[in-house]
Amino acid sequence: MYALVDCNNFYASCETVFNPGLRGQAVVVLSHNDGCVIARSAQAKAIGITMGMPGFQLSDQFPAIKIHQFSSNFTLYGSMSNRIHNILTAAVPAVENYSIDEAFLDLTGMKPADIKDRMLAIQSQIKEQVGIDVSIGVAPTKTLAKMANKEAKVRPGHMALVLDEGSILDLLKTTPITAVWGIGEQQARLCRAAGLHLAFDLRQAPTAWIRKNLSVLGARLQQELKGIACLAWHETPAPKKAIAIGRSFGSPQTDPIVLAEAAAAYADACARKLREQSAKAGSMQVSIQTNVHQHQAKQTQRSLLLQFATPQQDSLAIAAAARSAIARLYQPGFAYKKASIVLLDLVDAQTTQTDLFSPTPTVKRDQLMHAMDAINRLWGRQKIRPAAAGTGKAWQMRQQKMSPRYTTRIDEILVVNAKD
DNA sequence: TCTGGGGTCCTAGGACCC
DNA sequence: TCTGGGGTCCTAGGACCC
Repeated sequence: MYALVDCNNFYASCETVFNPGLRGQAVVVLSHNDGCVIARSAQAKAIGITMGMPGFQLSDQFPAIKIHQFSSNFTLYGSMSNRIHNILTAAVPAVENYSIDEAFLDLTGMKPADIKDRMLAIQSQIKEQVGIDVSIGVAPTKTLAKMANKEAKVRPGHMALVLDEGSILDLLKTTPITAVWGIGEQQARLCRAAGLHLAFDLRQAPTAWIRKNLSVLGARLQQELKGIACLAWHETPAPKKAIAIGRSFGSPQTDPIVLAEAAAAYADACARKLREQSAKAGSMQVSIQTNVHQHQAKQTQRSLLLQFATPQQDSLAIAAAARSAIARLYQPGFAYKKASIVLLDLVDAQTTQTDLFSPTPTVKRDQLMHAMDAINRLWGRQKIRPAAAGTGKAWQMRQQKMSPRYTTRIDEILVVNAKD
């Protein structure tokens, strides 16, 4: 059996933990740049705020209701996620962190009769020690556990156990095809056109049809719905195959120097992530684009793929390459809204080949990066960074509603005033 | 005025090899 | 009428997930 543990309204709940006055209120968390809604409290959902709704529309659409808005505070959410993960790893033998707010538990060896109590214990321990409500779905495969979890969210105790064939069929017959994990909008449309409307229909569909129309992924999914586990267990996360940073600017930019600085800053941040997982990148893709929502304005989207002579992890070299790419991509006459950097062809830093013809010894550079990372770890990100990233703020994100990093910065810790 | 970001996997088609 | 078989690697594009 597998359990899927999922935090309810995770980002909104994290904000509420440190601000109990928000309980029962409409709370939303906005995307980077305070753009659109990416998390909602139960009350926010109830009044009709949808995922992806632009933040600036909230006050127009709900004039009568106080909506508490927060910029996304990933430092806080990541730290809360770690706390929950620690509780889970202590509670069961095997945990797979699926996302920041979800984890699979492998319940192999646990007696079916014990499952309910063990899951209840996990729920209450997380509530007590971290302050977050979680929903738990248990079933014989990951896909079914995921669907059971969805069911759990709408039940009073936030728990759904789907342990035998009868309850599997009940679940499948009440789950619409769109709610099946792995079936997105496109494939749901295909399925409906073929007369498949429920998860149950997908389970019963001819395998040849599935294989032809939904590829091997669909075939695997069908097995999972039959209770035959075929998804791999990923206890330790696989090393990343790509590292990307793409951000919208706080305001549109026309100056190539500003674009180059943004690209250099993103490149530096990507390189930092690269060194964290001790990898090097063989190539880099740089792209810039205008605002896709401005239909009247002139649009452009261009990108460039650069191959490094040898795999790189050096912030300065990668930032310099990003700048040169911008110089080639930039066209005057456009208002640019976004730049992205993607590092590709990642290899392990220990085993990379050095370039026989490269005149530059890299040892000093490695030491420099090491020192830079150490200083930034101690004194906060961005304390030392490539000058190529500039000092201007023109392109930086709007994040005007950020809560404190309560759990990771001692100077931002929650202050409680007690009266007797 | 203001509309997110970061990933993975699969397929089809072309080029190439023996 | 008939025109081999088996494979790898790369790229672009699509679909999906959170």
